[in-house]
Amino acid sequence: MWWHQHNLCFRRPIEEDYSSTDVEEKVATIAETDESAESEGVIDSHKRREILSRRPSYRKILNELSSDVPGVPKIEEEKSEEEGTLPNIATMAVPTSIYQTSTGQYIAIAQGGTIQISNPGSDGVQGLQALTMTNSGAPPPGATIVQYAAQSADGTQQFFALGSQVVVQDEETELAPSHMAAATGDMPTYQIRAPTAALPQGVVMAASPGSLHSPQQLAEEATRKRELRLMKNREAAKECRRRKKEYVKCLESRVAVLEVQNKKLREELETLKDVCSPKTD
DNA sequence: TAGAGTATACGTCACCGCGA
DNA sequence: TCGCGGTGACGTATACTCTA
Repeated sequence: MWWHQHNLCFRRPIEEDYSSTDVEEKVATIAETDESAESEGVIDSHKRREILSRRPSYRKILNELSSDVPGVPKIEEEKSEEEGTLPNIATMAVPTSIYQTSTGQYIAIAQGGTIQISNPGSDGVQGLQALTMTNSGAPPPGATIVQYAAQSADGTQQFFALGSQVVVQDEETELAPSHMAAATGDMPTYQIRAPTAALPQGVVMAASPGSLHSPQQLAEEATRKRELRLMKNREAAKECRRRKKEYVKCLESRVAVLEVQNKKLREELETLKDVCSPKTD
């Protein structure tokens, strides 16, 4: 209920958005600031945009608040513990390589050997699945995920993805992502192969931008960049919402503190009035 | 109990500010 | 100047509650 009301608030005109959510308005009133002054009069869209752009992040606002008001916690630069435990891609060790299979799946390989696979589509990393590692033999046909063989016959690491594709640790770098080959000299490189084929049929995205030639490769690179941007923005939006909730919670707590202060000051004022005023009989 | 209404969360786009 | 992160706005999905 509460959050929905705020959602609605945020969809009001921008000059209201920034000064007149319930909590913010209350704080502004109690603290007797002039933050709501901008709501008066008609503000054109350009000015609205200017106002919008001037608004600092929740982290900045809250940290400023916390410096003003003891007891208001700061928003940590790092992710909170609960977020840190979430199995999303943002928690992976870096450097991380991301591959896309011919079936559209994304395979992320972290330096520590952590492997995560996400399904294609709008879900993005929501489809991330942890890799189950075993030392058993051949991959089952059409297996969802995945088996991991510590060493295959030729001494390379293999693990098997959807559609019976195989990701193979490779000594050669020609199919490795460019950033991996360039930046991590001692990191293993990988190929995505059909398990029985000699040629790496499954490889659809292993070339560096500099080596792209065909329009198809350029399109694939553009698609990959877009997916990466969307994935990052997805995570950023989650983090932003988390900070927003924290920010609003802190405003609420500040309201409570200021209300108590206000009450005490009023009581003190009444007491002083009683003391100072001459008694009339 | 089906449908409407509500609450909450998410993904995406557009835009802006900031730092390299 | 460019790339990236932060965030408002918007649309959508899902779960829950209420009511006829």
